[in-house]
Amino acid sequence: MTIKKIAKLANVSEGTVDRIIHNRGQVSQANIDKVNAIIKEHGYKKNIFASNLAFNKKFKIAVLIPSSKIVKYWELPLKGIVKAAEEFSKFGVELDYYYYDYNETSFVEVAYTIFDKEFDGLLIAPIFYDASVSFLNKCKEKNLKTIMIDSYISSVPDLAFAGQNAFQSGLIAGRLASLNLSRGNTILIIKIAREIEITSIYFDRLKGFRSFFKNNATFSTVVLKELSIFEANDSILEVADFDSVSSVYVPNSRVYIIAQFLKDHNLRDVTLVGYDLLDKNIDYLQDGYIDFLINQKPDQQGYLGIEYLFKTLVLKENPELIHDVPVEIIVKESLYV
Amino acid sequence: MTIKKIAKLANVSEGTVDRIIHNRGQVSQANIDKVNAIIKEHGYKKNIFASNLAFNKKFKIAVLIPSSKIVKYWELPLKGIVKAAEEFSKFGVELDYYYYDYNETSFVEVAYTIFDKEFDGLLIAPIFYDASVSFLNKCKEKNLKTIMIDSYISSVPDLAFAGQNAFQSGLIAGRLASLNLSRGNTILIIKIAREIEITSIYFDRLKGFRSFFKNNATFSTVVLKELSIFEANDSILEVADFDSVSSVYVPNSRVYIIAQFLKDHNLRDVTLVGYDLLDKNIDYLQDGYIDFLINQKPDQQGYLGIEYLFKTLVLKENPELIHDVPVEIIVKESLYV
DNA sequence: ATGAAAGCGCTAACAG
DNA sequence: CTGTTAGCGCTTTCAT
Repeated sequence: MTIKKIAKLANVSEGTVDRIIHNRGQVSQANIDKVNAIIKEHGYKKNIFASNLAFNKKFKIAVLIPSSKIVKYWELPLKGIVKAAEEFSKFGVELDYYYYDYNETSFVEVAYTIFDKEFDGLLIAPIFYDASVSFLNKCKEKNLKTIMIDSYISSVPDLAFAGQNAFQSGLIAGRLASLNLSRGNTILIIKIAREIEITSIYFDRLKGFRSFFKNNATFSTVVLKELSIFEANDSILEVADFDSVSSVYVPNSRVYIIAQFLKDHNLRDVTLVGYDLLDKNIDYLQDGYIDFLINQKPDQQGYLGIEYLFKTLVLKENPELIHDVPVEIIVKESLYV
Repeated sequence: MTIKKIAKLANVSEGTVDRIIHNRGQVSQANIDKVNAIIKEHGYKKNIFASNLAFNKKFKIAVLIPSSKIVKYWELPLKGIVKAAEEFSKFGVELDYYYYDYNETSFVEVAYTIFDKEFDGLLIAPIFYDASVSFLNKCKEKNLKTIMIDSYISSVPDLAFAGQNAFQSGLIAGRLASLNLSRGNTILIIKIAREIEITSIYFDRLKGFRSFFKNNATFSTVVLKELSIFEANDSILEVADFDSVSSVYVPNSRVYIIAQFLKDHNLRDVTLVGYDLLDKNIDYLQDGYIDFLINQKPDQQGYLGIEYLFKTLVLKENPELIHDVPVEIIVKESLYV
């Protein structure tokens, strides 16, 4: 079924059919009914090759993420974004990259320069809650198709998201941390703060972790001890006697700091659970000082984000809004190639 | 850069440029050189919208996999295949499904009916080695673009594959089985045979599993005991004293049979590692009788297979031949939604 | 060996 | 309100 055939069947022109299909108005109700009836009967699926050829337009997407110069992690989402960019470039998709430093001022500054250029889509990592909410609302007004990655902001309705369920990752981390309890009944949670962490990710991870132990009668004797530090130091030893510590959970990617600490103190038997496949973390995983890494699949998040925008802009589809990336458990053997 | 522009620059017709770009011959060397020089200087990327619109052709793909009526596992790859089919249907991709029973005769019978119809691509699960090799060679002669999923056959050159590295999954299973050694130093490998298993998958998994323990000095005292059965029975108890058994490894999806056995014998503390997210396995994972399931991501295998054929046939790309699906470790909490 | 031209199905602009 | 038409860039056929 093509527009031409429908036009012939309905005894109207192609233009009229086009107006009806795209709700451009300026058509009589009689014709609308006639054409819709025909479409209902024979079906119609727009030919995207013809459509895009005639449309003859580039689709411009802005990418707004933290600079990887400051936080190396952001190399990883970028990898997936670049891969998607290559893949979809043949469909007329073009990306412009905007990097902000790891602070709110820089975020705001960089974010609003995006409005100078005409973009069709936006992929954003909304690390800073308040600034992101007001910016995202402006994007919505401007009708910019948007997807968030990494951090999920639920207060702006109908926004797409690609990322990991932080609460679930905490639950799973709880399970992994529980596997060594024969060594002792204390589990240490060490939060290594960089500066103010605004996103709710860490909060949700901890909530999930605590929830695991709260909801498992088997682990009622487990003692969870929490600690916030800026870098590894002997305050860790003050909080807990490592003779009874079975596992340590670090709810972010700076777990390598604790790995080094365990190495320095010759604490090989302690199970260490953390996040993200940074080079340093991988090294300690190989060494055996880190036992489990939870992978957020940041590259996949980036890829899914661009793919979502591609489907929305180019294919004119209405893809699902939430793209959950699985909580991938990585052990040393997962690195085997 | 378009063909028209190149033609103008080279002072030849569009037809000539087209012949050169597609190596259709019938052009003078002089023109070939002239056009290639221009392309080299200005670059040229074919517009796939225009190309496919003009080409105006459906791409037919045959899907040849085991019937899920006999082995339920095959519902899972099918899910990914169907999803891909929906997604790529708007690009003119059409699938026909061919199911064979879980035996070589049926495979051969069904396989060769594919040659009656004209297909552009084939997605195949080559469970039966010998029959598959000769069939795949015939496909190659017919220049049918082909991808295997599930089982990898390396003896037919240049064939694409989407699936999991079985050796690595064995390695990882070894790691998981090693986590409970405080309970005892015996690990049981239980192979539950259906009938003759022709593929090398199980063999490679076991090789990986053994390799894990062989190459880790830490585990030199571990005793691996192997057992082949058709269904759960007390021969299992004869082989190993469960007081010293820490873990059981079942290198396929029939691990639910052992889970039931452990449940019947009240052996909750034994770590059980197996494969695939079958409903029954998921139930025992929830129950705690299965501790780890390795997910082959069969749906992703199916999806990747069709995506590969799409890229090859429709986009005329040359995608990578090997699509490794990650070895996903599933614990109870991975099921949280 | 080469050129010319008719589509592929849709979009958008223009004429009425 | 409705119809007509010129492309979009490429493929393919026909004529030379």
